[in-house]
Amino acid sequence: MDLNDAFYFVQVVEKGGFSAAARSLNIPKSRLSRRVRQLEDDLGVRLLQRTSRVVTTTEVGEEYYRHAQEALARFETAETAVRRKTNTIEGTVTVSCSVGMAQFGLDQILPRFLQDNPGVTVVQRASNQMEDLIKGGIDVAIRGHMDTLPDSSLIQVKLARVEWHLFCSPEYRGAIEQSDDPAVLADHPALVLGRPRERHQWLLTDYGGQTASLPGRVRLASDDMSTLKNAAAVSLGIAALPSYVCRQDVEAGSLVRILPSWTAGRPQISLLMPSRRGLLPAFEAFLSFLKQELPAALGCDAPTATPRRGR
Amino acid sequence: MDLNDAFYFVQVVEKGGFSAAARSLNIPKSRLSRRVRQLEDDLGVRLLQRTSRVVTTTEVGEEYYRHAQEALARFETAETAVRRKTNTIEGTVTVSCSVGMAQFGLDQILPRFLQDNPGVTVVQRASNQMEDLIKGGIDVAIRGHMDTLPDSSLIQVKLARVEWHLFCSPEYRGAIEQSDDPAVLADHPALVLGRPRERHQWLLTDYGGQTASLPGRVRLASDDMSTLKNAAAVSLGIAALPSYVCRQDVEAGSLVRILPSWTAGRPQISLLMPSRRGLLPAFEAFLSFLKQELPAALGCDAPTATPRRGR
DNA sequence: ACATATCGTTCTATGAATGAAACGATAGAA
DNA sequence: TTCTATCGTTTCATTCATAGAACGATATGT
Repeated sequence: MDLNDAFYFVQVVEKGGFSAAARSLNIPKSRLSRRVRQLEDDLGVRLLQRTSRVVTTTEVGEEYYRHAQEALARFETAETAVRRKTNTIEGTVTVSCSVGMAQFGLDQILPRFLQDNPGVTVVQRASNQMEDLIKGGIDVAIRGHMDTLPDSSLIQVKLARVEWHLFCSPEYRGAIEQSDDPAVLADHPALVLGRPRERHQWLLTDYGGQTASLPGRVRLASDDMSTLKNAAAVSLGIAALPSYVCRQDVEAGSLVRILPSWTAGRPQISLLMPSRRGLLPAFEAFLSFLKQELPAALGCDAPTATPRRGR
Repeated sequence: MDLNDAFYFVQVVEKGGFSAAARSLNIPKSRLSRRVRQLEDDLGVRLLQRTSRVVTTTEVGEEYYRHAQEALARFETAETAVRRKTNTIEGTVTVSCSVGMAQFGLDQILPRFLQDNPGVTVVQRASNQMEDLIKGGIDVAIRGHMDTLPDSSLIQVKLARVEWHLFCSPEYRGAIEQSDDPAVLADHPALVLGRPRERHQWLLTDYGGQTASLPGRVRLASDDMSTLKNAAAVSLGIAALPSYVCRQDVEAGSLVRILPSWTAGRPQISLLMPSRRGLLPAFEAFLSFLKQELPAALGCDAPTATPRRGR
């Protein structure tokens, strides 16, 4: 059963003949003749009676026409629905990111995107675990990573490099020796992201490229950056966190950066998405919005690299 | 836009993957892969997100699926409707015949057919003019003809040969000379079927094969056999009519046959139909019923010839 | 009557869709 | 880890549907 044959049949009926239908569809009438005959053979019944001048539907043909016509109208609807979504900026975009990115990165820019694109719904899935994009129906993930990501089948787009710094409360800093030498801060109480290892230590780099390691006593380990930040603000110890997470607290004076010539890492922020083909305008709008706005929101004014094709 | 691609897509969605759908449809999965991709290209949007393990629908894919699924259900309905009609004896059969055939031939057998086939509706179009079968949506015409029919594109099936005889009322016969010689009846009042010519004459044949012509004065010309028969019964003159038209009147004694060794023609009764391919069971039932019953109803117990293909 | 236009069907070289196998990727088992 | 099964995609020789012209059959115009 070839569904296209039904379409051809309906066209012949509606245009009142093979030649008329062929002209209207811009296809040779030999095709119509063959396909309609094929349909009749498949159904085992004659749908049209023809002379060289007149074509009329048989009783069964009439009935088949009615149903097939409705079916085709449905397909029309299906296609129109898709075309509308592909021509207007509307639909749902699902974005996955870490809780920290949600709270201190997207938080600042998402409202603007939603105001600019009233037809778009954004579903944010904030999680500190990396999810399977395809299983989870996620359109794009925003992820930070130190070294190059494993070469999965996902598309990767580099957005920005952010810096991690060491932070503590002004009071805490007042109680310790002022120095730019990491060694003097060894074995201070550490507020650590993620699960801690036996011997915790931060790996530091200075702007000349020199590296140093700073061991600490883990007092609090959490997946949540906000929790660590607050712990540091109440002088529980030292935390290494992305600069954008602590910016407001630094400006407000509740946190201070220590060892300011050292960074605790410069992870790459990248977008991950399943495919680049056949994207909705809504999604493309979201993508270009992220590329343009997120680096600034994270405090790095320019993307550091050009997109790269994965796979 | 290939409608089959939509079908393949729906199958992949419903079976939850390309391989599963391929197995269920008994087609290679390469086809599914290519056709679904083609559909996506046609629509300009991605409908499925795939890894090598999982397939999920995108937001647009989901919407397209819903509509397409309904459309396909409609096609299902269309096909089922046809299959039902082609598997059960039901539907409408439109038959064209002369008024005489309707009144004195079909009249006797049609009720039995309708009783035997409760699902069938018969539409009778009794007319003394030959209609265009295809324009008129007529399934089969019953026609009498003297010589071979013009070789149209219609199928012709010979049913029976009937005889035309000369009839008049008993009173009329009582008033004329008893003889088996046509010449003695020359120029009697004639009751003639159809439009009369200037000089009317009947062409007679006896059973030995001899021919004779019998001129008459036209008193009444009509398309309607019944009218002529009644005119003869009230002694208005002589009518040449098919024997089956007058049989009941002869048995009742209101008409008598004259020149009983001569016939006024032995026309062939044939069925004409547009096509022999893809016939409904209802129609085939009607056809075989006619072939079996009509000759007897017309007073000729056996069909005189085998079917012949037209065109 | 004849020429002309148009109808639906048929014929045949050609080009696109097809299926089987190979392929790379991924997930669970050993 | 390595092995194996299965996923969806790709490749390439083969088959099959297609386009365009020719055809027979009607109508219509002159």
